[in-house]
Amino acid sequence: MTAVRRFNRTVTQRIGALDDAYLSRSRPLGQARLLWEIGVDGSEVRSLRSRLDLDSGYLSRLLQLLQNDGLVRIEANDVDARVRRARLTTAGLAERAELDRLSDELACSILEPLTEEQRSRLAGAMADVERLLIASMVRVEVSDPRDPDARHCLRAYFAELAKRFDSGFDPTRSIPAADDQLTPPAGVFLVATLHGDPVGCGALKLHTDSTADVKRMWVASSVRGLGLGRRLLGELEDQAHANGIHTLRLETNRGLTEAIGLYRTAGYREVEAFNDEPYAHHWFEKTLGSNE
Amino acid sequence: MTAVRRFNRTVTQRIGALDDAYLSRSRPLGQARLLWEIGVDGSEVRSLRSRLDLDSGYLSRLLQLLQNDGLVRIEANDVDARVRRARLTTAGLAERAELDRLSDELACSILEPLTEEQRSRLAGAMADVERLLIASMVRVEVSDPRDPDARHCLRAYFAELAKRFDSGFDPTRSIPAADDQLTPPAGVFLVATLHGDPVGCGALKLHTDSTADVKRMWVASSVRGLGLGRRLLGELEDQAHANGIHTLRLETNRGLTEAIGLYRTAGYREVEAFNDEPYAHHWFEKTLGSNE
DNA sequence: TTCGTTCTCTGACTAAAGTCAGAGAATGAA
DNA sequence: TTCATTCTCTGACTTTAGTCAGAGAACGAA
Repeated sequence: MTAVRRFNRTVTQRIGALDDAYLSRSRPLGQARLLWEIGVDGSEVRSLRSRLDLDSGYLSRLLQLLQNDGLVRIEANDVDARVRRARLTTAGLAERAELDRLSDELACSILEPLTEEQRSRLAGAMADVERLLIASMVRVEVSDPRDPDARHCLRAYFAELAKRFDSGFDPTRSIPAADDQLTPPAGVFLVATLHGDPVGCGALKLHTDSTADVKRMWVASSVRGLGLGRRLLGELEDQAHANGIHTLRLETNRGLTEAIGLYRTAGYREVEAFNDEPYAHHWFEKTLGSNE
Repeated sequence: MTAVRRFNRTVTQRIGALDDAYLSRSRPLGQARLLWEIGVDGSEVRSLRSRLDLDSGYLSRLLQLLQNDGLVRIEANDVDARVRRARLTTAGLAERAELDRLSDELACSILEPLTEEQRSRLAGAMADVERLLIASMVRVEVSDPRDPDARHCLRAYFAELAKRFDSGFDPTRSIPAADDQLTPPAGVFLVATLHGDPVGCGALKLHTDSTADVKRMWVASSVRGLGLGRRLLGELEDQAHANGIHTLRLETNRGLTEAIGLYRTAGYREVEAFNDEPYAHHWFEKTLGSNE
């Protein structure tokens, strides 16, 4: 905790201040950030609004300023004429490249006084901090399996299974878990999001005998290695416990090696097949402690 | 380099934004920062001005705002009536404690989604990043040994010797290195500063036979372990090389174990005593390569 | 076709941050 | 004692950031 606070102070001083100083040399910070965020391929205005969390009127005016300086072009969307897309002009791209250059210069000014060994240590520690901060930015929330984010996860989950099972995957042959069965009070569906984008899910199918099945565990490849699977599983266990469940069960395919490892280290023990899921090779069970 | 840039983006997003949001809940960021910076023991106004890099008029007004809210008291300095000192009132201290609390809350909100193991990894990586960023904030510059910062270093250096030598230290018995001998063209004096405060020094006494003595190597205890000694030594070698020096010599006391280790790993080899410095137990020499 | 919704833009603001010139008192060196 | 310098403060600004209400076009579902 103290480490976090000390870190915050040092880093905002060193990076924050300098970053701002560098980036805002030629134009106000808000405009510079916007210019950067539009990116090489352009962005839809509404996406800029949500990413930078700006008031729509304010954003509109900022874009006008950039337009007046000849850095940005606003074009209408072909499909939906309400949606606008901001694109950088040649001059805008040049200015963005300049921002990149300044940002590089800042990075250099930080690395320059350090020895080779210190630089590589710093790079490693920065990567660690970054990964863990990203992990802590992931939000896990109960959701309806019919919500768009949940749907996205389920599609990705099935696509993943089809790719990783030796035999491919046909949902109709598998034991079903319909939306209703994953919606309270019959079940629970969790969705993990990062910056508002869905990056993982997990579900419970509750039974009347104080047992429940863990289903639909999926983590997007972009956030693997951040411990999100373990976190989802833990939150499912909390949900199960809150619903009076004593025993969790799940089955899995031999192709999903990380998942199998996760279940084992999370206290699940392998048991005899308790159902006839055709795609399963391993069946696991965990008794929830009363202290959880 | 890429690691640094990616890190900057993630961290300013996560920490910077949240930090600001938390701190500025009750009052504008500028005031909150000032309140925090004044500190428990108060600060002189001019030091606040330089630390926060504020316009004097602006700072004056900010202080007035805090004064009107009864959080700050401005008192004159006894010695110099031009200088003012800002002190927190009881209410001010309470508000500062509240800022601390919010800062803690922020730290918690970052740690909360992580497992115990991830938390300790994050703490370790943050400490590393912080140490290395601090190391990179240290500035090393050629200075006159008569400058106040240099004088401060020299006093600290002699005090350190007196404490660490078995026999104590009496400068008059030691081989002298007068200010003139450490000032161009006769010599070089380097001072290292962090946030404007002197934290280390090192000097060269140049001879006419292409040799030079390394003298006055000192690093403040607050910044030990950041590689500053090595950096100072390296910069002295660069200075020596630029002055046409081929061989560097130095002597040191057996009590200064880290220094001895530094010299050895920096390529200095122990040689026979080349002078009769009464406090020395080890004599070292290094031939500067032409590629440096 | 209607009607609620989405998306962007305009007008009319406010608050915060920051700049610049200069005044006035205190100080220290000549 | 004079005079340049240091330190703080005041007045008069500008710029940046951000908010809020509402208008108007486009869209999608009924």
